Amino acid sequence: MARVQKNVTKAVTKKASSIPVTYDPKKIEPVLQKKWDKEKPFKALASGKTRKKPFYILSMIPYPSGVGLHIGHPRSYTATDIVARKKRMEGFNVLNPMGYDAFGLPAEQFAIQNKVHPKKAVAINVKTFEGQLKKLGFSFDWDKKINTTDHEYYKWTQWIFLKLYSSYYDTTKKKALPIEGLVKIFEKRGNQNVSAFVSDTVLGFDKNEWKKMSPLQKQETLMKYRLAYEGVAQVNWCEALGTVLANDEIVDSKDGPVSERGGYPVTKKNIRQWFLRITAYADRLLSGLDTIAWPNNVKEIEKNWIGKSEGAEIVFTLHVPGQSEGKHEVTVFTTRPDTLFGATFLAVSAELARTWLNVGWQTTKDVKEYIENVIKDHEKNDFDASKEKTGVFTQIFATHPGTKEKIPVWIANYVLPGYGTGAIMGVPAHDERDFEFARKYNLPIKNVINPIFVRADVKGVTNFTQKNKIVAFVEAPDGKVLTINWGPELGGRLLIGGTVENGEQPSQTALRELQEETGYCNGKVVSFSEEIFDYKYFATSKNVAHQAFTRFVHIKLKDLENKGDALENNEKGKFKVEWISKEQAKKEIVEVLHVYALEKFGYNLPFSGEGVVARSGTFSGLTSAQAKKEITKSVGGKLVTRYKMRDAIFARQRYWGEPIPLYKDKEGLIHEVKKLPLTLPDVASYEPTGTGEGPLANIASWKKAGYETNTMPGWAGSSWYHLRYMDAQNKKVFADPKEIKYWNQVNVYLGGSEHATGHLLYARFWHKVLRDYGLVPTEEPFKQLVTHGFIMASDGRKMSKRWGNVVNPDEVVETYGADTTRLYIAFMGPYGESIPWSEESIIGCRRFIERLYKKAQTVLTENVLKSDAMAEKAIHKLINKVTKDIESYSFNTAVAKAMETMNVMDGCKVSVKDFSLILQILNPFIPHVTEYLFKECGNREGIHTSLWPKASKKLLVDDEITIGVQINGKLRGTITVATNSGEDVVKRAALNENNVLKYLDGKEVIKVVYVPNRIINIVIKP
RNA sequence: GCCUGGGUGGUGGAAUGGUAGACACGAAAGACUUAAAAUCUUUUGCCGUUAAAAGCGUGCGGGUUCGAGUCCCGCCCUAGGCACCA
Repeated sequence: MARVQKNVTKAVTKKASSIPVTYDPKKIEPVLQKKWDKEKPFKALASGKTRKKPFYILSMIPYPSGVGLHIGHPRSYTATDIVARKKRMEGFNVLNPMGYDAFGLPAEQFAIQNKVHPKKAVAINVKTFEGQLKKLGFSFDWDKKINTTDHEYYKWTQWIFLKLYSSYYDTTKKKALPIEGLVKIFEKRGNQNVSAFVSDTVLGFDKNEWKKMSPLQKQETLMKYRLAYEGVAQVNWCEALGTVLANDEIVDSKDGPVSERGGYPVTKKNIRQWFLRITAYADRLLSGLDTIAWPNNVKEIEKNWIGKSEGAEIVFTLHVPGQSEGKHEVTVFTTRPDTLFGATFLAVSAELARTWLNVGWQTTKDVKEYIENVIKDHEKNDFDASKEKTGVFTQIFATHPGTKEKIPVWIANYVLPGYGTGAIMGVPAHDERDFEFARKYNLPIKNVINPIFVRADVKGVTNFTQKNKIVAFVEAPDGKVLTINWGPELGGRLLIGGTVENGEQPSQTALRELQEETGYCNGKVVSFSEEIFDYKYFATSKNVAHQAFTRFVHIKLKDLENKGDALENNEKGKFKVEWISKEQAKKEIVEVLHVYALEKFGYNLPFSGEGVVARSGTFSGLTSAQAKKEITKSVGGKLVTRYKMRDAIFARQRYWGEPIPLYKDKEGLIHEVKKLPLTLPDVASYEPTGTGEGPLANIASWKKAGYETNTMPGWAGSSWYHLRYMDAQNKKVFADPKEIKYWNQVNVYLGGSEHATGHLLYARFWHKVLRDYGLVPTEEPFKQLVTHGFIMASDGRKMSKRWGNVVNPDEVVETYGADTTRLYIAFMGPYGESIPWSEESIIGCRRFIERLYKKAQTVLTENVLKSDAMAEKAIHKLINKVTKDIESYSFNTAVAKAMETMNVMDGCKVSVKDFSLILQILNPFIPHVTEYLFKECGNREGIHTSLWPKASKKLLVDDEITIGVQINGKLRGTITVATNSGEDVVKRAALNENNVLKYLDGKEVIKVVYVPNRIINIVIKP
């Protein structure tokens, strides 16, 4: 640290200019920061006050924690600031806001630990945070500052919540509509065929039944439709924290799930909850991804999270012992209705089985115990996929809707309660899990899908030579597999294969080929495939396309004797007969047909791909795609789309959050709070009650008024803040429609990809609801998303108080200055990658600024009218490079180019005017020193309102260029030629290059490849 | 197991299929200095060599190409996400 302070230049002999001899950021930076604070040059103009185009750039809102900023925070703020400053200079009206999201657990915990009111704690933390941010000279529009815990802000969070509460989702119009409309429909015709989204089943009712309902019953019914609704659900309960946690607040540990914060154990518990019906928007959330410029991995994460799968629901009638057949039924969900005829059993979740106990199913104590045990596991969040599959037979049989055969119904631990219908059809031949289960309990395995083998090399071929073929899987007594190694050119390693000759049975062919090719004659056919597989491929050796009708044969050799003199002569030398282990065979055999034989006979693996349907009555011969539709239709099933995503729990049993603006009257009827905000009252204790109710339940007046005692979860306030920034001071609406229309959408959003399934998804959801009401003009809130990597500690670990390796930006600024800190953050590596902080490397950035400063002194003293040509070119190349690199968030290469330019300029004369261009170009990275020097250079205009320089195209081109000369692709020399020289000129020069001449001596030049301004490659005979 | 990224000097990292290692840190040598720091100059992938030349080199093995860090096939390692989702 002390190193830089000593690092002071004494040795400037003459007084160069009016600027101090030594670069001292402490003399420059605070002065400008104060000036910016006062003059507000970075204020975004309201829509009516400018004709400039809007540009809205946003960093994810920070959570002001008690420990303040660490060096990782400024990474994305530096990036936003670089872009914002450039865009401003390019003539855009830039919105670059900052605010604080301060509700939630950490602030509450901090308050409890430090015995201060969370409000005070937040105020203190915000102050610390803001001081730190301002020291780095970010060009935020501080007038737009928001704080999600401010009641002027959360008033609108509550307002949006009520919007959700008073809406349902119309599945035909595909949008949210007021719930009153639905009530009118119910009054007119009940809920039959109503196109309103529900998350679970609702009993049908007609208009009379609706009228007869009590107000409470009506309320309950409407709850099934509202976008914000109250329900009872199994949630993640953390006893130690006395609260419910969202899935993304839970992490896995070796002892099962624990809370992300504190690492306390998490179990399941049924509790009354508020939910948001985000599942209604699953499809729009999914399809919207195609319209936005987000990183692929984030889109992928959201796609997986939403988890769309298309399949069918098929009803099986049940025969429960002691009850009439067909009295009960069960619906299964499958994505593979084409495999229906391969279903040899049904399996249901323990949770579903338990409900059957209430409707007349009699079973043994053991089975009941089994059910309870599995459910207990599930409650512990134990869904481990590697766990052994278990199950019990229920004594119930189901009628297969296709074959009308009776198949057994099992309870199995691998059937999950929360997905699909909680019941599946077991198709062991085509599903690995069902297969494992069937083998364990000796359930039949029926193969109904045959793969289609078409090799890519016959794409488009229509004429095929047709043949009957076999592929034989031959096992030795010791389990080794017989293979023929044809060598790399003739197809590599294969099993035994051959052509069926006239009048031959396939098994005869197999035995004959075995003997012909290897001489073994003690083989015994164990089994063979009934179906004939159609295999199209291109036989390279014979240069024809084959269509092979193939059957698979499984042969076991009794012994390895009787190796006759046969026949290896036949194609002697072309191949080697080799016995290898199954494992090796699996590795080395690549031919699809042979791989299938190996998997089927050697490994007994189920085939889970699609193909041609077999043994399925009239559907045999259809492709999977066709059969899915046909089979579903024929058994009265319906095609459905399912999503993995669940409705979002929207309540915390906590104090420090937005109150939910609803109350219940004495009858239990829920009413909206008309006058918002419903402010958070003070409490004596923030400790959770531990019963599941929040601390607000301890306030008598709150309870008495019937207010909801849960508060909103941490992500509520951050789900719409991007809109509030557009018009942060507005007291009448959440933002003036004029402003929303003008700013339209966040152009670029910077933040971490870890928010993909949390904040980003919720914000998109809220935005879509507001869109349905015409309150925002766009379907998506964030047009482009740019994710950052983390700054790791220098030990390679994550920065954390725990490891004591946190770097505080204040200290870095103190030692090196804000400009150096920013420059190094930009320079250290690609923005998207995680990179360790290096206290060693930052000095290079400080040196660069010092050289720039010194150059300024020289430039001002010499005051030349025209720069050297070399310098001029370098400057325009810099303009070009930096302009492009900022657009693509490649800040590190932009800085590298600036350093390179500096190296060129050291030996050049530079005019004040050209030097000013450099200052403008570097202003986004190092705003303080460039603004200071820009003024010293005599520029009247302030640097941020100056126009972003344009590179002169003429100056980007060099007169001469060095190109490489290759001989047979290897570099043997370089030549310097005029830019854009013709091939003749370059060729002549290349052939005369000293070192090249040595290689050409007496050799014939076959051809010359010339890529203008790049390379010339001379191909000679070796 | 599945889906995304990523493997390049001592380190962080550059490289539209066209001279691999830009830029920076570090290291070494020299200049200045009584000395040190700072600054400036030079060198710095490995192996050679007085200096060259040649050879080797972008995780591993193949392939396509006049030419591959970059494209294709198959592995290995690593970071992140998902995972009994029928």
